[in-house]
Amino acid sequence: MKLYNTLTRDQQEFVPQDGKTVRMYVCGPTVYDHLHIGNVRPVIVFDTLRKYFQRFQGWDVIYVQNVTDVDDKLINRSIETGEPVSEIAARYTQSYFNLLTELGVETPSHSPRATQFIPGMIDLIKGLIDKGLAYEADGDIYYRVSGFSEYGKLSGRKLDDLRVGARIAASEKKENPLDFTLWKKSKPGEPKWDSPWGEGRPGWHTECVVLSRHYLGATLDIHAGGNDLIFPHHENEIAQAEGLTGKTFARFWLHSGMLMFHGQKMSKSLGNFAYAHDVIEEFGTETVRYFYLSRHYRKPLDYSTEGLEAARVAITRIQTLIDEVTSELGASELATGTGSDTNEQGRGFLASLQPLRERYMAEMDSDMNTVGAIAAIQDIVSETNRFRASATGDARLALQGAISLIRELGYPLGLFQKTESTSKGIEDDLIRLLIDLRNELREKKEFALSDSIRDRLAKLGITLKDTAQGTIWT
RNA sequence: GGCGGCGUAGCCAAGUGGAAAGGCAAGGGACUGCAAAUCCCUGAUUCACCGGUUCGAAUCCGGUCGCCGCCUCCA
Repeated sequence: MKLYNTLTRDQQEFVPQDGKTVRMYVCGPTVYDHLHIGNVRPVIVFDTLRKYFQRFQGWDVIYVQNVTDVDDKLINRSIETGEPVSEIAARYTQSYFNLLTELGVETPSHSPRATQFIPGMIDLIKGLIDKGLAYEADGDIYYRVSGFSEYGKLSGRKLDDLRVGARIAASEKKENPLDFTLWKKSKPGEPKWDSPWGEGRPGWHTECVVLSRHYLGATLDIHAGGNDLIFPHHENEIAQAEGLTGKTFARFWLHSGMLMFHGQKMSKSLGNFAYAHDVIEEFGTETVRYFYLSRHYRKPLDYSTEGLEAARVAITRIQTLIDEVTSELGASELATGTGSDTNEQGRGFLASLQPLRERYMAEMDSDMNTVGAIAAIQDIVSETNRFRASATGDARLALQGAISLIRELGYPLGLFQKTESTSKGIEDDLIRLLIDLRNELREKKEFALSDSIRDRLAKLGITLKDTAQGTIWT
């Protein structure tokens, strides 16, 4: 499949370096607060990519996502509230894991905390000093940008340009204003660790280099995150990792676009944000995922409740098909059914869906075009509804196969995976009983009473629909 | 100032050299006791604007306008 690589600024054929296991690192959150809904975009987008790799490409994936539990934001919050950094971090780390579950995200293979890898970071810094790529100044350690000739290759920047437009506060300790902090001398009361340079804490994302190398080796297949991390964050990671090892740090750099709010990037500092858990509570996981995946992952996406409502409506059409077929054919068969018991007409219908499955894959293979992939699913839904409107007898068993296909294609997207039936044993039987009674009344044209049954069931959340195949309920 | 991106029907949104996907909304029709669901039909001579290249451009090149991101923590 092809993926757009920020490093080369074009789409390239992607295959894992060993041909079967994708080594993938996605930048995780700093746990000083709950995630806002914009933070969630890369989480969903790259979870989808991972699942597509696993389910449709046949590759294993080692998926690593860090948790940054020591940095300025945490320390500032600690100073504001008086609560220890470790307690704040623990609370929001839990919040983050809860969010992953709510979003239907597959658990990362590893979720290392930065503070678990301080010795490794110290080793990294030592190595950089030995290579002449870092220097000490009054207890701080800085990376010497001028020592890495390829600095700027990811973000397309040149050192000279950066120098001219630099808004970076000049520090008298730095040789060059662009040099960035690898190790920071701790002030009283701040979290600190012993090091050869005195007590301090890690600086500019030495953690990502150390953590990724620990779990994935020197060369990652994919390093991913939001596109606001391209510079300086990811540029600085390359400088550290490649400066030290001389090996390619990541073969593919993938970046998701920003979530916008009324034309501006959603961010905590602007205050134009909504907490992810609140949005999920209001709209549900599938709607949120559909909302994101109905726009190409690299483009900016406007957040709006109207957009989320539209996503909800779009999903409803597909979910209605699934629910109605489930009700007609029975939930138990549907969970595992492939429609193999159908007749020739039904088999012909299922065969006619295969080109759409191929189209779905072609779209996903093209830089994960989930928008086109969803269009393919919508076409399957249309075809299935058309078939459903005319087919009779055993041909209808093929509907099971169509639903299975929709579920299969929905898997990477995190859509249509609910398997639990709306029915529950005796409850199902009682509803069937009411339906039978109501249909007897309808035959006698006692519509006032039959409509009353339908209305009263509706108030209980049970919808009755009279079809050519009989009454179904959802 | 440097680097990068966006502008496609009423709305959302794919497509990036060879007949403008998909969804929503709107109108008409079918089915139905009613309802719900579904099906059929109706949409851009046109892709911000102006030039150019080409047999052919929404797609390539040049320019203009508007909007946004990064260059400071940031998904």
